[in-house]
Amino acid sequence: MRNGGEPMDLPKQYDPQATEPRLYAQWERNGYFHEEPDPARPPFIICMPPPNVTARAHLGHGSTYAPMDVLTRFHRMLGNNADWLPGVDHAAIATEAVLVRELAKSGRRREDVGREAFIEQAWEWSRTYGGQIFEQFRRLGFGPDWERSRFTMDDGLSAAVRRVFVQLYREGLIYRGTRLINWDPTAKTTVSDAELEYVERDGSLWRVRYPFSKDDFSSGIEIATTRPETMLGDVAVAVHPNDERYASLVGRTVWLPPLFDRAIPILADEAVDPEFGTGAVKVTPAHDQVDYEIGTRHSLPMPSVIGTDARITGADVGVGPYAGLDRYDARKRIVADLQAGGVLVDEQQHRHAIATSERSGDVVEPLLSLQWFVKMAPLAEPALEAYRDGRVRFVPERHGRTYERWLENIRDWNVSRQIWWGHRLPVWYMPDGTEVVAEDEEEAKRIAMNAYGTSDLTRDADTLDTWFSSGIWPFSILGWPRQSAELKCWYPSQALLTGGEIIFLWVARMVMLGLHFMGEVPFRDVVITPLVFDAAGRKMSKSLGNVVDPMDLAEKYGADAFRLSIMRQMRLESQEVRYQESRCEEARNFNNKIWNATRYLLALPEGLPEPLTLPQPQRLTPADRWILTRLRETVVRMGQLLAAYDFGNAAETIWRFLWYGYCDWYVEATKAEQNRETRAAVLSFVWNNAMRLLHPIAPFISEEIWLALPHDGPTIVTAAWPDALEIPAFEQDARDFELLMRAVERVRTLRAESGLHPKERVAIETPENVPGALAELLELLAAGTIERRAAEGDTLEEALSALRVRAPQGVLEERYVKEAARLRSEVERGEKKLSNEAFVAKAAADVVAKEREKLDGYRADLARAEEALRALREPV
RNA sequence: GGGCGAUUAGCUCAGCUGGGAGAGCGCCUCCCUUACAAGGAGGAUGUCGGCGGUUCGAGCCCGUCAUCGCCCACCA
Repeated sequence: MRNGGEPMDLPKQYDPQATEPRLYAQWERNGYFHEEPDPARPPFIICMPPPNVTARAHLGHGSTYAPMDVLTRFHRMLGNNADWLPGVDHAAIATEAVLVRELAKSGRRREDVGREAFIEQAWEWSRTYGGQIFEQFRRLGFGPDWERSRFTMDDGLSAAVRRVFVQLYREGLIYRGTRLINWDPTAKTTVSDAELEYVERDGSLWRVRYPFSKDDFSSGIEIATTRPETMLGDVAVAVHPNDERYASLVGRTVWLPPLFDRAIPILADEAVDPEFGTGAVKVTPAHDQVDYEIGTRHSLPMPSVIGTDARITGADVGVGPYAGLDRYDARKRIVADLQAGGVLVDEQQHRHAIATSERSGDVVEPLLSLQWFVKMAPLAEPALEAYRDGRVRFVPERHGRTYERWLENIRDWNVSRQIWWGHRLPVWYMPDGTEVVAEDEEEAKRIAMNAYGTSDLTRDADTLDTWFSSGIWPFSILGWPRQSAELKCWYPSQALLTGGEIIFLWVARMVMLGLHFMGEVPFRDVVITPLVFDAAGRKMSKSLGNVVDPMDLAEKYGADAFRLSIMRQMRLESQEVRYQESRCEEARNFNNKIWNATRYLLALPEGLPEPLTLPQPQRLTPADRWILTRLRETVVRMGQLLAAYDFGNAAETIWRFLWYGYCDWYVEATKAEQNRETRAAVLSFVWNNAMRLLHPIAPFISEEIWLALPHDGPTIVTAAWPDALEIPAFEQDARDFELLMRAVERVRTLRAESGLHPKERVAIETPENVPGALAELLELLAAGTIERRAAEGDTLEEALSALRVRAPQGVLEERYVKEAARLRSEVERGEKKLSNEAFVAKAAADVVAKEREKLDGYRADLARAEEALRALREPV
């Protein structure tokens, strides 16, 4: 037994700044986050979505990464083989952009320093600045298995990338070809379809007449376009085959403005929408997806007129005076020339969606290019099946349909990039251009020598899309292709948590590649976490000035407060969290509240017993029975909610239990004489359990308190999750205690309405059949003096509702009048309902019975209230 | 253009398979009661977005419109 009653050595206010870094350092030093594969225990594995090396912590990490930490901690406490595997993504385009910008400051381009030096700089930069986000994660209390941290450019992961590429190539699932791709003129590389972002912009829709005659521009076919500069590459005009307006024109030729020295055919194609514009469309196969398809169907030439520098190029076809002009300058110039030529019919304002590059924000230029592609259809089919038969499950479920629709309409994936930082394609070329694909140069040479008798090879300069390496993350980080123990025990993982915006970019690709290379889905549950907005529902952005930095919040309120605040705002079905800083303040107050409840406990004069020991059940008081019953409920509920990824309700549940249950009622009740004997044990037992329930969400304060109380083991991090079966429950006693709580509230209301000073006691006339223990609690909690009177009613509920409070007559009278009026309206409501024949006849029998019971109850209460009122008015 | 969410107290949100509208913050009153004023006790607050429908009964189901948001899309 500890010595109690000493002056409290804990400060009155909880200080997260002093506590959190200290505890985190201990946890990490003691390796509590580290785990080894153990086939004897159920695995619980989460692969951390690797943040970009360039990234800094933002509020979104609160809604996505904090839940991963919560789950990992929860499953570790459950005794599972739980591990959260962290890593960083090399973020090819983003990192390269940073470095190119750096070079530009001294007026240099990457070519000036050379590929090797540039890549060395990228490594240097990644080592220096990369992983800063992990320091921030530590400050937020996130506890992944740091010892297993990986980087997508690591040797091991790079080898896995090469293996995957080579195998897919040999299976015919990777090919090289000239296709229409998305060119990002700023980043100077291709980007995949999934990396496009469509932005609504105001633009113009020009109507232009393509004349039938080279000499007379007055008659022709009118087309509509938003991109006049691509006219230079037009090879046809298309109309819908059923469009009667143009039926007679199909097969004729028109002259191509603004050049007028080139004739192009009018043809019919289903892709044309007769409703839009003029119903006739210019066809530029080299610079538009639909046109490319039309061009392919009709075997049209596909001259490129815009180059990778976003300038007009005459490499394939004459472009007259426009050669070398920037695409937007060319547009202006061409529009002017069309007008001068008298073929510009009109210009209308037109709002439309423009494809931009997610990374650079630049308007993407569709152009023809020789690139590497992954053939997606054969990979998509198994991924669809895995979803449809439930091997992959989305939470919330509706996101699964997004995934499904994308896979159904999937297109081949352009994976080659023209940047330097990233995984270089394991592809070599012979002098004649023949490609050799191999895992390394030696193998490539061997293949070339055997097949062609030469080893004169040049390596492909391109690198792979960053998402190519991310796509194999769930098995590459476990050591694949090596058959490691980790791979055996920890693949597939149990849950993937991520934002909805990368379902295509990442989730679907992991499923496809996981199924293909491992024969099994990479994870069972895909939990899509909400986006975080400001309280007004606006996106957080620097320009709006509404960005909230989680580091500032941790500094101001503590990491626990930040975690609690964001968890409580997460709703299972919701796609957004409107973050309010006031919630963080509330959470800090909450932490302070439970901190002080701990101080109360530690200051009990009787001291605290051994950990987790409870008195014999028959000695437990009504308050003890109530709080234990509530604790058990809370344990069960927390387990269910966390297993269902319902973080909002989990946080809310433990919060309510601790504050509105334990602090507001139980702690107050322990100040009654009847609880002196058992309170130290029960308080300590409940608090120990409750801290373990709180720990996944608020790891620091729960540890600090747990350590301050009687406990087993060195840390709460590895302590066991509470077992509901070890907590005694007393349902009936708990219900009785709650009746008492309601009675206490009624008395308090009367007191308040009487204008009594809190220290002034009020007389409470209590029927004899209210048990003494409850009467004593009533006296304490309602600040009154019990005066016994004759028993009344058969049940505790009736006895308690027959309480009388002696207060100024005016107040009482007003109260009873009000109360009687309320009860009368309830009785009327019930009578009306029950006299409705339709209701009695058609409603379910139990509903009707319940209604009758309620009516009887209200009638009895009303009679009592009226009786009380009469007694009040007729002086004795 | 299509799909999906949301719309409940001033604010942020709960409301399980239809059966008497809830929480926190904010607001008002009282209280520095020996764990806590970052606290305690009490109180006020709603045509549950609009309109129709189904039902004995609708915040909940159906239809429709409106507003906001997310995702997708080859109307040039």
